[in-house]
Parts: sequence; structure tokens; C-alpha cells
Amino acid sequence: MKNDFFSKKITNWYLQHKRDLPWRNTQNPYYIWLSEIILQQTRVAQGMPYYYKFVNAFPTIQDLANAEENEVLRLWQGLGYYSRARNLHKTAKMVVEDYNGIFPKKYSELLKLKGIGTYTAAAIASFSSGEKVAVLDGNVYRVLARVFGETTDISGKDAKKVFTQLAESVLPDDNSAMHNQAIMEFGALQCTPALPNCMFCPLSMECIAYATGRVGVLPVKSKKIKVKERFFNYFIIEQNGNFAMRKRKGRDVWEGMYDFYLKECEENIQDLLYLATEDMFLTDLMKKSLIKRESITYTHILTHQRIQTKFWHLEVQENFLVDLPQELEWYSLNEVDDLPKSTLVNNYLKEFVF
DNA sequence: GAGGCGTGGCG
DNA sequence: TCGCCAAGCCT
Repeated sequence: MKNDFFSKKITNWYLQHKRDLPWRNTQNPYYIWLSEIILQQTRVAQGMPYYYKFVNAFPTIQDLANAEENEVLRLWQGLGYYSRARNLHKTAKMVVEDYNGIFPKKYSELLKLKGIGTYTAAAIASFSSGEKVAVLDGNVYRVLARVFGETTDISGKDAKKVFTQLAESVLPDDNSAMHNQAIMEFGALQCTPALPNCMFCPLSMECIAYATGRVGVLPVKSKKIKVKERFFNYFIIEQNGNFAMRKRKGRDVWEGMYDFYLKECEENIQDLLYLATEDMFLTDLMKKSLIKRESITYTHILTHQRIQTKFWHLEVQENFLVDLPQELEWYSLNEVDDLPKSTLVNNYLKEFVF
């Protein structure tokens, strides 16, 4: 295949088939950055409403930097991978303080920022200034693996080097912005993971996977995910319309999001008395409370975890004073609504409390 | 550098 | 129901 043939083909295809997406109508690195962080491991349809929410709430990077972290997380609520939102906020503050509020456009500078890795730096640099750097994301892995019959395992450690070299070899000297958009859009719409329609593909004549009947097995991906089982018992502690909640900390799911008093077990425990044994706080609480609701067991699915969860909604009687553990604090219903919460917690609140 | 991090959609 | 995926990054 001639050097620029590949790029010509996909950019021509792109001009005919591209979606009109809002972040493609700007060269402002701030807006491009917002869209790229939102779209990490996320479908366009899922990320789109969040892009509009963030642009409206924070028209400039100064607006984002001046916000509270909780406000940023609350806006991100429901999108998942919440470290993206925490890093988004950190980076906004850093750009305002260290870069005079001017969002960088250079690949090497972008890489220094929290939450921006090789893919995102290449995307922002090429889209905002045309810098000649090749993007390498899931789409690019797939397109290159199929067209060039590259069988290197994309979950292995050699993959990044091998595919980066391939991606750079097809990158034209000029037009890197459109080329990068094109190869990703081509992967998203034409060279899809499952059942691509190769009859309509402009590269079917050159595609090695197609010629050798290996479209279904490329790219090679050996690593399988292991799913861990977990069992949560959430205690919704309510008194006079106020709720006891805490901000999650540490290296676990939903860091920075708010939830309730939690007892995690090795198995699904249905017995409240058993849960309270050796827990002084719960034991005391049960003397002062009525069980307002005992929920069914919900199964919340994450990529690496299946969390079986039961909610115990306790209403503390008016005349009792409850000594909350360190991390818990009382919040009114309006405050609860404003706090950032996981989808698991938010779904329960939406169904039974709000 | 292998493992961890969310949610929703699809076959 | 289940597994895989969707514009990756951090530790």
C-alpha cells in the first residue's frame, strides 16, 4: 500500500460519513479537552448530554477552576470513572495557576497534566493546532490490526509500541487533525468491533483481515476480565428529614462520591441482628430506630465487580440523640440531592426518598 | 506494569 | 444471563 493511500481513503470516507459533533466545530483546546475526557471509555451518545452540561456550567476554564469539587462530581454523576472528574478539576486549577489560564496545545505540555495520557494529548494537540502526532485508541488498534493484519496481542505490553509505529507510518505530514478524526470515526462507524459490513468498506480491497477471513478475530485480545463478587449492606439513617452520609475515600469504587453507613460482608447477610453484632454504633442505633424499609437485594454491575446490595432504611425516633461515626454527617433532603452520588445510591434515593 | 476504575448497550 | 465493549489513565 502506498504511503498516503490509507490516509486518502479514510479522510475521503470521513468527509462523506462523519457525524456532526459539537466538539468538532471548535479549535479551542479547552472544549476539545472537555470532550476528550468525557469520551474516554464512553460512547458518544452517553457522553453528549454531559458535554453540553459542562460547557453550559463552565464556559471558561476559570469557571471550572473556581468550582467546588463536589459541584464538578455532581455534574459528572451517572457517567462513571469519577477519577476523570476529579482530575478534570485538578487540571483546570493547575492551568489557571501555572499556565495563566491558557490551555496548552503542545503534545509534550499536555502530557504533564492530570488525566491526560498519550491518546488525549495527541487528540488535543492535533485537533487544536494540527501538531503531527498520531492518536492511538481502541478504534485505531482495531482498524490497523485488521487492515494490516497485525496479530500482536493488544492486551500485551508490546502492543503500544507496535501499533504506535503503525499509526505513525500512515499519518500524513499535514492534515493530522482530520486524519486522526477520520481513523477514529472509521473505526466507530465502519470498522466496528462486531459484524462490520465489509461490503461497503472503502478499504476492503486492501484489508488483510478481510482477504484472509480474519475480520472476526482481529484485533487479538487475550486478557479476559475477572469479576469480583461483593456484598454491601447500606444503612440509610434518617432523623427529622435529615440523612447521615459520608464522602467515600481511599482506593475503592466511587471515590469522592457520597453514600451511607456501609457494612460490607463476605456473603449475602439478610439478618439485621447479625449485622449489628460487634458493631457498637449499629447496636446503639437499633435501640433508637424503627425500620422504615428493608429493600430487596439489588445487583449492581461494574466492569470488574458484581455488588449485591441491600438497603436498610432506619428512622431514628425524634427524642434520641445519635452519636455519628467520624466520617458521617447530617444532610437535609435538599443537600442530599446536591451531593454527588453513585448510580447505585442515586437509584435508591430516586425510587424511595425523593 | 498489572490491576483497578462506571455505566449502559448490544448480540 | 452473560460477556464484551466505548475517544484511557493512574498507581
